[in-house]
Order: sequence, then structure tokens, then C-alpha cells
Amino acid sequence: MLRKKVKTRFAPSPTGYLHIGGLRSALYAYLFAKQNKGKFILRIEDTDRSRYVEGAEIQIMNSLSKIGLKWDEGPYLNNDSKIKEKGQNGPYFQSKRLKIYGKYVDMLLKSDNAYHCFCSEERLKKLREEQKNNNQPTKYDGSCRSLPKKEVAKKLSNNEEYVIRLKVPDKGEIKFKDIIRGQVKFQMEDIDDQVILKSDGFPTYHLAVVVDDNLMDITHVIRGEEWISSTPKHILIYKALGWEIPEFAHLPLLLNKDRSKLSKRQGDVAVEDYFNKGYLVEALLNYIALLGWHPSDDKEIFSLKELIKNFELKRVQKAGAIFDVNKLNWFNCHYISNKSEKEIIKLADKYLPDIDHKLLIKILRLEKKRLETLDQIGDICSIFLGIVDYDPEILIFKKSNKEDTFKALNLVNDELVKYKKWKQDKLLKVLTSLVKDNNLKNGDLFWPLRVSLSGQEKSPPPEEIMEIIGKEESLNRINKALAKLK
RNA sequence: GCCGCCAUCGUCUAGUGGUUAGGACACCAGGUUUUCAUCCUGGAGACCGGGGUUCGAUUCCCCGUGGCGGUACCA
Repeated sequence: MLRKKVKTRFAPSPTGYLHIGGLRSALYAYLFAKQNKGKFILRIEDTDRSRYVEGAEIQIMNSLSKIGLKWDEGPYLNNDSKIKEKGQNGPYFQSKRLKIYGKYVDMLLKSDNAYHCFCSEERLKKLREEQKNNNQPTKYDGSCRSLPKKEVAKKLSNNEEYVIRLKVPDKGEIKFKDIIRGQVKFQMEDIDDQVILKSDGFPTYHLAVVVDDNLMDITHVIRGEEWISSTPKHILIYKALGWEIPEFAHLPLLLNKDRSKLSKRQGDVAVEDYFNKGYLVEALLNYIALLGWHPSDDKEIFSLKELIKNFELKRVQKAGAIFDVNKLNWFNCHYISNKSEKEIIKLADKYLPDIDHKLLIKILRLEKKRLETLDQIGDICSIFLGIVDYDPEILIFKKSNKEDTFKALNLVNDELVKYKKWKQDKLLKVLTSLVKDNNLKNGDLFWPLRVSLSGQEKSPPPEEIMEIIGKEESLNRINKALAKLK
């Protein structure tokens, strides 16, 4: 247990649905906070107005809630479906905190850790092109860095557009310790004079994240690897403001099959997509948790509670992990077959075929192990609801012939007509003794019977189908098969 | 280009200065008194390359290669 009260955050930008990668960042931050009896907060980083997607924050909150990651502070949806906020350190939308950032920008300006920059975008673009052509690092050249105060004042009074840049020292090095990666080192001269306040008066990520993480008492910054190279800039701001620097943990990226950053082009990346396809919360959570983290033993099945107990930030992998749906499917199968029939029906509501409830329960009791995703439930039910026409040839077992197949089916029919106890184990016994008594091989009887009941070469065993569809329908289907063989 | 991060089976990964390099998913074969699925058993399958250090390196160090990220008035 750490001495200081642990507080982590998930800070998404409202630019779309909750991303699988975002979910993993949120999960790890949540697990770490909860296992240390700390707090986990949600903060919406909406400082880029051009990329804002209407309602995205609501989608993100809904996905997070569905998964069961509860946050202690931040925005939430009330019963009247309006956004409210809880916690002492709000507002938790950066767009509502502009005054706060302004205050710290002024402080940085006063302490000479930041400066006004009046350079036009065209000039900067040209500068970068030249630098690239000369194989130089692309970096602001500092032309506004030591503008006389008078000139700055004059430009300001002329209403010239400006941004505020961080004044990065030109020499020295900056180190930080990452929980996952150990020490990371950068040279000051490689660090750009980052824009911290845009010309529209909004802060950039770099300023807002530092101010908020400090004001919201974040002790552990857990975020994606893409932030690793901007961390020195953040540390510089912490130092300039005289603030304590939090701990950092940069998570490895989630990747496509070709090892590029996980993207929409190569499959679904939104958490909602997976829910829509019929993946269970437990499966997604379990799979995502193991994408970059693994316990020292062989245990792989984890509930959220167990994850809180077992997760170790230090053990998180350094290399990126490919998101492979294969194993997710296996987890999903596992969690589906552990559910009761009633639970599955509830969860699979939108995929349910038009079917009697009791019949559905019967089908699921026998067949739920065949479900990889909930949306396959219709396929599983189909043969019980009725069969489509099939080629009579497929009724004949590979080691048998038409005449014997006909005989075998006739035998079954004659026996079952008399039979009353319509339960699969009893039915199986009858069929087995029928095989024995008539000197047949299993395939001679079971194969054609199963095909006549399902109309398919691949299907559940005959006794399972028969129990579910009942005696009348079973005999009906057998007789149709007999007719086909005539 | 410049800066940074990373590197164990196809995938997710365990692990170690001396191991038959372990597990899971996927794959293949056999079994589970018919097929598919489940289940069981078995099989194939990995330490990126080159130098050091060392009696001995997959493990430690350096270089290279490769992958990825950053290089924005996006986050």
C-alpha cells in the first residue's frame, strides 16, 4: 500500500466512441486506484473544438458504466439524462476550466517560463519544411522568444494573433522514472517550445493536463505510450509552477494484426461494436486486461474483483500487443456457457428469434456451449424451429447405403412410435439398444436419424434435437426422410 | 530526417547467468460408443542478428536490424 492516497484518472477526448485502447487505459487506471483503496476519476478533455463530436462524452460514459468501471469524480448522467458532475475538484470538462488555465498561463508568463509568439502558421510550416530538407530536427526556432516587452505590448494592443509557448531551457537533460519502463531520458535541446495556449484562448493538452492533474490531486498518470515523448514538457511545467511531479506509467499500444496502431480500418475498435456483436462485459474485460498484463502464474480467468486484487502495474508489458479476436471469442464462449439460460436470454434480447420462451430455455440448456457470440443464437435455434429441404443423399452414412439407411430409419420410427419417455438420456438408451439388437454400427443409425432431424450434415446429436422438438415433430421429420429415400 | 520506446511459438504471454524455455488461444492428430461443438490426450511451433562480459548467455552490456510512437495553435 502506498503512503499517499492514490488517485488516477481516465481523460478521454470526446471525439467518438470509447476505443478499445481507451478502455484498457481506463481499466488499468481503475484497477490501480482500487487496489490501493484510492480514487479513480473521469475528466473530459475537450479543448479541441474542431474535433468535438456531439454526445461523444455521453457514449463514453455509457460504455464505461456498462463495463462496471465506476468513477468517483467527474461527469455522470442523471435520471433526467442531463449531465451532472460529482467531486470537489470540478468542473471536469476542460472547456469549462478556461479561467483556471488562464491563471497559470499568467504565472508562467510572469516567471519567464513562457512567452508570446506571434509567428504565423505559414511561417512555421515553411520553417519545418526547411528543417526537414536539411535533415534537421523540426522545432520552433525561437524567433519570438526574446521579443522586447515593449514590442509584445505593442503587438498585443494591435490585436495581433498570438499563442503562448513554453520556454524550454536550451541545455541540460531531463529524466523521469516510468513505472513500467524505468528511467527515460531526454535532452532539453530536443524539446520544442510547445504551444500551451492556442490563439483561440483554449489551452493545449500539455498545459491542461498538467494543471488538471495537479489540481485534481492525481498521484499516478497512467496513459498510452504515445505520450511518452511529451512527458518532459509536462515535467517542465510542473517544475515551473513549483508543483510535485506525479508518477508516470506509459502503457504499451494496442495494435492491428500488421502491428500498426489499432485502427478502424482493420476491424472494430469501438467498445460498443463488441457489445453489438454479442460479446459479454466479462469476456471483453478479461481479454483486455490480459492484453499487456499477465500474472506470474498461469491463471487467465479473472473477474473485475479478482483483477483489482491481482493486477500489478509494474508487471505491465513494455511492447505493444496485437488485438486478436480469436482469444476474445474463446473468453466469450467460456463466459456464455457459465451463464444460466435465463441470463443468456436477458443479455441476448435483441438477437432472439421469434420463439417460445420455454422452448428457448430448453435449447439453450443443451446448446449454449455452441455460442461464441450472442448474435449466433438465431442460428442455433433454427433447426429446432423447422428444417429446410435437403438432398436425400446426405441421409446416407458414408459406410452405408440407401437400402440399409431406409431400414434403419424405419426401425427407429417403429420403435419411437411406441415410446413415451421423451427425454434425451432415455432416447439415447433406446437408440443404442436398437443398434445392438439389430447388429448395426452407430453411424448406420445415428447418422441418418440426425440428418433427418436437422436436415444438415453437421448438427447436435439426434437425442438432443428430439427432446427439444418433441415426439410428434420428431416422427414427422423421420417420416419425411423415409419418403425421400423411397 | 531528428528524438524516444520496444523485441520469447502465428497471437497473448511466463521464465532464467546453467531449464527438456512453461501456459493459454489458434492449428494438427487420436479418443470421447454418428457429424459439428464441448471435453480429454498427444503433436508441431519461439528466445531478431552480430559482437562483447562470463567457465557458460535467451537472460547482462554495446552495436546493428526491425517494429512502433512522437516530431501540430490534435489529443
